[in-house]
Amino acid sequence: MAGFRFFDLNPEQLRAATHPGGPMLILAGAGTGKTRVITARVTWLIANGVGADKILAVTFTNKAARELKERIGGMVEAEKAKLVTASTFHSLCLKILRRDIERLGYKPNFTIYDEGDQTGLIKKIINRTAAKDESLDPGAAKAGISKAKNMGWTPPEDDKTLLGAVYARYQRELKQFNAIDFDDMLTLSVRLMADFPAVRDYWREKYDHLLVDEFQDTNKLQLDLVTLLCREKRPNICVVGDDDQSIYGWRGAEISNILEFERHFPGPEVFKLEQNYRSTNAILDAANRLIKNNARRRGKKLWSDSPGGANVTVISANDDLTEAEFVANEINAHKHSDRLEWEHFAVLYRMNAQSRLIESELRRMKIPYRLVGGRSFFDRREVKDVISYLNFLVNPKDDAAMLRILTSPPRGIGGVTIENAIEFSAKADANLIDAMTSSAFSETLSSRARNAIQTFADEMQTARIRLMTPGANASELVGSILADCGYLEDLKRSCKTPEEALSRETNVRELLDALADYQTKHKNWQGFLDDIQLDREREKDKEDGRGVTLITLHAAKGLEYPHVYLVGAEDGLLPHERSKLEGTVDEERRLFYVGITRARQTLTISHCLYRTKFGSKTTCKMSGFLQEIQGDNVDFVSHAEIMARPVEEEEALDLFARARAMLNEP
DNA sequence: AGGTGAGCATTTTTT
DNA sequence: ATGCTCACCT
Repeated sequence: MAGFRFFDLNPEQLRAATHPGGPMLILAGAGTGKTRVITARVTWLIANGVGADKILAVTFTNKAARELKERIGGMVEAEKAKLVTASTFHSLCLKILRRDIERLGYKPNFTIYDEGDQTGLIKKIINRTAAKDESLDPGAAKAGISKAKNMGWTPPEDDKTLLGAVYARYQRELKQFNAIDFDDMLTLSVRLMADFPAVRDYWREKYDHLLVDEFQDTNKLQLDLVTLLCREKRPNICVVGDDDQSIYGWRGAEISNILEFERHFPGPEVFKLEQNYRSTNAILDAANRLIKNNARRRGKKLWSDSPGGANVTVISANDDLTEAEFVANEINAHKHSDRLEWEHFAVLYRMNAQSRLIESELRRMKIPYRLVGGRSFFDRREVKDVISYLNFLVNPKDDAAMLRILTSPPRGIGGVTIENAIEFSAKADANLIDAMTSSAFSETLSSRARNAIQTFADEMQTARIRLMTPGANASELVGSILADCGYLEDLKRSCKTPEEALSRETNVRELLDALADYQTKHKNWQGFLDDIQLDREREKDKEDGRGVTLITLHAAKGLEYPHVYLVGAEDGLLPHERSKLEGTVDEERRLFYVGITRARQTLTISHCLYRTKFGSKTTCKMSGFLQEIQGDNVDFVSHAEIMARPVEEEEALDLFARARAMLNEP
């Protein structure tokens, strides 16, 4: 047990970390040292003779997987630590699929459709499938299909409903394009393991101990997958999670997976981590009072050794602008009076739209901030274009990618031609590129269109051959392809300002650099596309950027900040109007709970009397949740009262800072 | 083939 | 308010 200090753990943590095996459930409240226990458990297992390569830890995010690996690396010898598998559900599935997907009739060079590709495909299918008097919202269809997949429903044979018909056709076309969507990663992995004992046994025998993090967020398929990975009657499965932090029900997460864990894995040992190492008791009290209003929960009460700390403050501001001003002022004053760093502050909100006003106030006061969750880079048109070029070159069946690049740059192939080609390909049951270049289709075209198509097809085929040559420098090659086909020129031309052109060019450059980087590290480049779809590449540059954090409540889960401002605690926003309609107010309460428990030292919650929604001013009621957190260590004050507070020493500094900030204004 | 303007909807988003 | 889609125009 060299190098492992058990005295870091409290008794319950220690009990969990050193439990010999069998099913176990670790209920880990917010800030109770969950990762530490997982790390300790892995270390303990290895110290007690379990092969490091026999341990599989599954997480939801790449960040969590990376952190886990790092922390295990800090506890175990390097060679052993490397052998532990810590991976996300989706990257595990990708490994399963890349190995055996041919058994399901896909080729192993399949591409992964992102949300945009999915919506695009669904839209086209609806257009082609719906009768004149029918209509279906593509977003709703996508959600419906996703739900169906996650419930384990296969497309219906008889196309009774439009949605059913669209689902069936969507799935058929995906396969034809040799593409899978995010849900397929799970459905297909589960199907592979369920239908092919050889595949199942391969993965079963690979691991002796399974750890699943954030178990409250698993959906049906993820539970199925985990179950399939278990071989014994009393499997060594250790799940960690917190039912009170289940906030992804709308995405298919089944809170029952954790609430009814005993049903899925009988006779587990249950551990409850309730000692919190993060927040003051004032904050924990508020959180406990709130969450006990939820009926369906396993029941937990967070407590802390540390002193009570400052009271939680609830502010009522007149309107959303005042609220933003208040938060910016308060952060500024607090930072200067207590000599804090901007990084110590975070502003949490329900909807991304709420960040706007806060941002502009922070900008006005010259306070640096970082906005979390903006998926800007990979959503840029030019970045998607280049990725589509890569995807199409790797997988010529990828119709979505082809459609994207077919018109950028313009190649003299018009909308009518493309529509006809799509129709033709559907009838001929062939891929778009094959359909378009087939002689049967060519005959219907003008010679100009025919030549344009042929040129495109030849160009791409040449590029493909060059790219697939072993040892090819992918980044350089793609760069020259983009230049040769006129893409770069067209990109520049389509920009309104020189700055825009420069920024788009830089983005392309950055992507190509990332590709080159990947190739040097991995000696191949095909995996680059997987990484991009799995977000791994995206996250790399997320860490940088200093300043006050602006983040949604959802995205804030798992993070912590010394000083938290939770804005917009109003009825209709938190709980969100839609959740009241859908009867998921409990989940909103958990969301609020997650927000509260992010704070280490101070928590300030605000709500407005008026808020501008969709362009017009509306009256706002305070969130019902605010009544629930009431107690001696929660102060309710109006914004006006704060402004009229007697000037004490601390406040004097506040005023000074405020005055200085005002002088800084332009 | 691409640009423009009216009309429309508007949560959260680990992969 | 704002961004996005679709239809219509040049």
